[in-house]
Amino acid sequence: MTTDGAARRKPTIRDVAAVAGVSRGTVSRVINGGHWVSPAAREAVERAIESTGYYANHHARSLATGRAGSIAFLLTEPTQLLFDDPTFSILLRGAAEALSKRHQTLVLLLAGTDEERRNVTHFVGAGHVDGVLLISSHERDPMLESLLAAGVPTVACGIPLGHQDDVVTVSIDEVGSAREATRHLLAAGRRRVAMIAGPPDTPGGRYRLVGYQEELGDAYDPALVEQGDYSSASGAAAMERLLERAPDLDAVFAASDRMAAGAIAALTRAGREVPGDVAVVGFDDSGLAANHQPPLTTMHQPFDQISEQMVELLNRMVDGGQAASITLPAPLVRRATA
Amino acid sequence: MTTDGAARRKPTIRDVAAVAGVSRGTVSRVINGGHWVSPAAREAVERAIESTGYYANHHARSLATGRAGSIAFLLTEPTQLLFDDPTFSILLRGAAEALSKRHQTLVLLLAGTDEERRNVTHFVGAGHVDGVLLISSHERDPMLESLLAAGVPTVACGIPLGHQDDVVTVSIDEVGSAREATRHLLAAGRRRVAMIAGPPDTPGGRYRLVGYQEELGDAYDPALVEQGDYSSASGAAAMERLLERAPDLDAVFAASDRMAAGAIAALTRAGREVPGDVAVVGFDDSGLAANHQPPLTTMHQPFDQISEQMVELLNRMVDGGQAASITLPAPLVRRATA
DNA sequence: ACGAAAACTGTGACCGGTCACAGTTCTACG
DNA sequence: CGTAGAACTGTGACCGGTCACAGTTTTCGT
Repeated sequence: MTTDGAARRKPTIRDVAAVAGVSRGTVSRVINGGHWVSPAAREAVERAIESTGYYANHHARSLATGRAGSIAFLLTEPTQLLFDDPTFSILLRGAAEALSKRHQTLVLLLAGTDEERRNVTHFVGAGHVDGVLLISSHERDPMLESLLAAGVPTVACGIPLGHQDDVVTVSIDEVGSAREATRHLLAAGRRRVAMIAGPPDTPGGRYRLVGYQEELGDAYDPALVEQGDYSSASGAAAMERLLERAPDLDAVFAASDRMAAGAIAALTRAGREVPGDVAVVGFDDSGLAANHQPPLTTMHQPFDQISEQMVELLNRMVDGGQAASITLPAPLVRRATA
Repeated sequence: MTTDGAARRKPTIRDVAAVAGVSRGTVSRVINGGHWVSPAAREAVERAIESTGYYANHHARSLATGRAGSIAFLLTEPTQLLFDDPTFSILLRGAAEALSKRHQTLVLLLAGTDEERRNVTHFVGAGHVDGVLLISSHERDPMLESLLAAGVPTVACGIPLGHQDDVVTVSIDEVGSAREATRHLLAAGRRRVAMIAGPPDTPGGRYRLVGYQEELGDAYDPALVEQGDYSSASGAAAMERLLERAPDLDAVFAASDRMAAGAIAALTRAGREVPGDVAVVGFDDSGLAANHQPPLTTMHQPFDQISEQMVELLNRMVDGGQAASITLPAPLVRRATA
């Protein structure tokens, strides 16, 4: 298409201007929305862009505008988690798609080690990205603090404990959905509803437990609560402890699908039928739930919406607008286990 | 640290030069390796960088050098796969870490839809990244063809069928490791070794089957081969067909861990013990295998090495050097299923 | 002691855009 | 019909680096 012998360098805005017979200013205007350009000029420029195969140089543009045109997807957990938990991949994919629609690019940043954290701080602080989508869950994340200090537009996913009011967040209604899960089990006639909670230094670990307690009210029994770390193995272990302590339980609400899967395995091993003897509700609905045998009843995290909203909010902040945190509902998905 | 009242703009190389009492040329030299700079000047510059909090502007540098300093991680599969298959996440993480060590950034590009493919072609063709790590598996990938046509340095993961000789590749020894898996089963005394192969338009689907056949030699029996799409469900379905057709089988080699897991579920349902009645060997060792109940015997793909080598090769190509494809061994990992 | 090469340093042009501003043409109204 | 203002266009400066080159100093062999 552009090979007529010599190894030609890429066409610049000057080349386009020359071909179109206008000035580079006019070409620039056409590229950027085309306001205050005569129809004739616009058309000439568009044809010239087509014929030269012109494509604007990001770097030059960024240098002139001070805008990077890219967004960082920043993972502050030990990177192990990126693949242990499908949640991250889903979020990543959603963010990449949302950004792609806006013709922005997604830069993946890992901040698992101290060394990486330093690099990231530098990189982001130097303005190489316009903003940060922060995927972090643990309390008082040092990365978040330095981002905040540097004044980089940041949107977090899930309420970062210890920074509830400092940072714009897209999260689900943790308490509400935990109440709904619990309510569902009670409504189905279950009387001894146990919970396998997540780590208390994560929002899901804390607030899902709160919702569970709130919904149970006077019926709340601390003996029916165990804690895991979201992993399948920890769910199985928690379930075993629960069975030992409260063999009369007839339902379990787990703060993650993986823990729910582990719990079901433990229940099966203990000879309990699911959902006949014990009903199980998980949390996340991250692919695992639907494919599980039996299919897991769970609370659906609307990951597509979450990533879409994060990108939307972040862009608003980058453009200098105000943005308020968003809370999304996580509806119950009834499948086979409750 | 840099707040003494006014909202100061970021320090530039000129500021550093002024503080250090040298010219910007000297500062530039110090930043880029520091050759031909007097010790005194170097030290002054380093102190000035420290005191001003200077950090080079990527965009300006890229504009001047024509180098982007970033690499694309390009996924040409329907993005569904990104999270269905942990393989991708592992590769992604490895690549991000390897690049981070070299102070390069990883841009995630998705090319699942035609629209996205167009964007990506433009983006990459415009030189916004120095090279591409291509994660693709299906035959005659259109994305690969356009990358090749555009002359963008590209390293593929796994031999792209139809382009064996056109593109630099980092892959495992598919045939060799499939032979090893088969040999292991035979050595354990199994006589009727079945295979659940992958899609024939993927390298893993084709060559692992070849290795299996080669190792069996005259004992090869087409009735013992079924095909899946790497997913757990397809593995289970394939296993059921195999059991129906060849109830005397005593071992299965699956071309992915997920298919192996599905196969084990099907075997268990059919009342066969694993590995007592039927031994199972998977492929990938992508986290799932070790955590599976029972732990899966499988062929270990050295993902860390793969991503590291891909980055290494790509950098060599970007620097104008020659690079040859690399084949890595995938050793057997003995666990509980064979 | 002298000249040439080596080591170091500074300068201006350039990468490819954007933007403010000044200049030009066109419209419309008194 | 003159002119204010809107619509459009071109120009030069600038973003923050790098690089080639010219200029200066130092080193060193003879």
